[in-house]
Amino acid sequence: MVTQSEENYLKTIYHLGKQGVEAVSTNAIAEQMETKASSVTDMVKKLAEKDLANYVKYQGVSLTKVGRLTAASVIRKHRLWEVFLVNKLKFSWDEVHEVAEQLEHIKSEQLIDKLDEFLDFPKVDPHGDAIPDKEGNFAKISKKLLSECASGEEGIFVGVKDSSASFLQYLDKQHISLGDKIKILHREEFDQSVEIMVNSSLLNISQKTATNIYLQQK
Amino acid sequence: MVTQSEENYLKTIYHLGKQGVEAVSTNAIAEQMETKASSVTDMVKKLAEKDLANYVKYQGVSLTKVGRLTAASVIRKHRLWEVFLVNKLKFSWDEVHEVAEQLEHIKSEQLIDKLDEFLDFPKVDPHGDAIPDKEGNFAKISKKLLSECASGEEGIFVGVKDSSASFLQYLDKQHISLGDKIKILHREEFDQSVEIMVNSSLLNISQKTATNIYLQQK
DNA sequence: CTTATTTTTTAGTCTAATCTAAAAAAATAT
DNA sequence: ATATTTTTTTAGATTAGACTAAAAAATAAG
Ligand SMILES: [Mn+2]
Ligand SMILES: [Mn+2]
Ligand SMILES: [Mn+2]
Ligand SMILES: [Mn+2]
Repeated sequence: MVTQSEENYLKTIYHLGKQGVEAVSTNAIAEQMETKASSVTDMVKKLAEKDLANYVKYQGVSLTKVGRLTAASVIRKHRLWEVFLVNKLKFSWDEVHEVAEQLEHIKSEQLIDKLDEFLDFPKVDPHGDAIPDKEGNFAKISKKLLSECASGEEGIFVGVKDSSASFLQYLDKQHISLGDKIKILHREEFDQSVEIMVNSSLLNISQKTATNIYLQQK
Repeated sequence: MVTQSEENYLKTIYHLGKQGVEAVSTNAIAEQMETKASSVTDMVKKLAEKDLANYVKYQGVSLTKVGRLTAASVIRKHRLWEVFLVNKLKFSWDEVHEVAEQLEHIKSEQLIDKLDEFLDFPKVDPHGDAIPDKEGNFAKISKKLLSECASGEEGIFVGVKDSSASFLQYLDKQHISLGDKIKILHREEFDQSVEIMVNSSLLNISQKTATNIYLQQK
C-alpha cells in the first residue's frame, strides 16, 4: 500500500525530475514540499525500500518504473478532479487546487474510470495541463511561452505555467481566459513587457506574466 | 482540527447512541469499528479533551453538542457522496459505501455546498437514509419495518436497515428496488416468513429479510 | 591543495494511532 | 457476601511521519 504522504513525495519527485527520470536533490524536494531535508531523506529511503525510487546516498533520487506510474496516476486523479470541480461544480480555476490535493488520494480504480467517463474523457485540466491516461502517458500538446514569441506572432491561450491563485485571479481581472486568441503586438526592449491584443482589446503585460502564459500556434 | 480517525469515532458513537445522546460502551465501539477496547479508551479520552465527547471512566461516552454536529456533518458528506456516485457516476447501491467512507473526510465546506446543489439537494441517500442539513437536522421520514406490517397492509419500499452489499445484491436479484410498492399478502406463523406482492409478482421473503426492509405507508 | 561553505545524512525526540498483556473496576453468579 | 466473569483501563511497545541538532560528505573558494 502506498500512503498519502508517499504519494505526495512521488508526485513532487516526478514533477521536479523530468517525469522522475532525472535525479532530484534532497533539498529541492524539501523546499518544494515545505518540509525539512532530514524528513525527505527518511522518506526517500522508504520509497527505495518499496522499489518506488532509486536512491544513492548523496546522489539524489529518481523514480522506478512503478514509481513513475504511481506518480502519474496521482497526477491523473488530481487533474480529473480539477476538471470535475470546475466543469460540474462551477468552482473557478483558482479555487480547485487545495481540494484536488485531497481528492487525488482517494483509492478506487472504478471511481476514476467512471469519473473520467462522466467528464467525457478530458485531455487537459482547467489550467491547460495534460491529463495522463491510465498507462501514465501524456498527450503531448505543443505549446510555447508567450515570452518566447516574436512580435507579430499569434496563438491560442492554452495553459499557465504558474497556477497560483494570485496569478489566475490576475488573469481573470484582465479578462484573459483559456481559449482566447492572443496576438503579440510589441515587445518592449527596456523591461521585456509585452503589448498584446486579446478579445480585440489592447493590453500591456509584464515580463513575469509573459513567462507564465502558454500559447498554441496554428 | 479533527482528524480522519476522530471523525470515524464520532460517527460510530453517533450511530450507536441515538445520535450520540446516550452513553455508548467502550466494547460496543470497539466491536463496531473492528478495533481493540484499549484503542477506544485512548481515543475517547482525546475526544473528551477536545470537548467533542463526554466521558466518565467506566461509564461510557456520549457526544457534546459540537461532537454531534461534527458527526452529523460527516454523515451528511458520506450520504451526499453516495448520491453522487449512484446518480451521476452510475455506481450500483452496493458498491458505494467504501468509497464514500473515504470521500466523507475531504475537508471543504464549499465543496459540499456545491455538491449538494449539483445533486439538487437530495433528502435521502441511495439506501433510503436521510441526509442531515448543514445544521445537523434530519428530515424525519416516517417508515416502518416490513416485519411489523400486518397482512393486507401495503407501502412503498423506501429504505433498508442492513445496507451490506450481500443484502443489497439479494434485493437486486429478487428485483426489489427502492420506490416499489409492496403489499403484504400473508405472514407465516411457523417461520415468520412473509408472502408479498412486488411489481405484480408474488414473492416469499424470510423473516430476516422482512426485518431489513422499510416501508412508507400512505 | 587546504579551508570554508553548503548539502545531506544520522541520531535522538515527539505525536498520533494502534496493539498486547496485565491490572483494576464493575457486573453476575453462586 | 463472596467468588467468578466480563468490561474497562493502564502500562508498555510499535510504526509512520515529522522535527532539531550534530556529524559527515560533497562542493566551492582562496
Ligand atoms: Mn496531496
Ligand atoms: Mn491543475
Ligand atoms: Mn471513514
Ligand atoms: Mn448509505
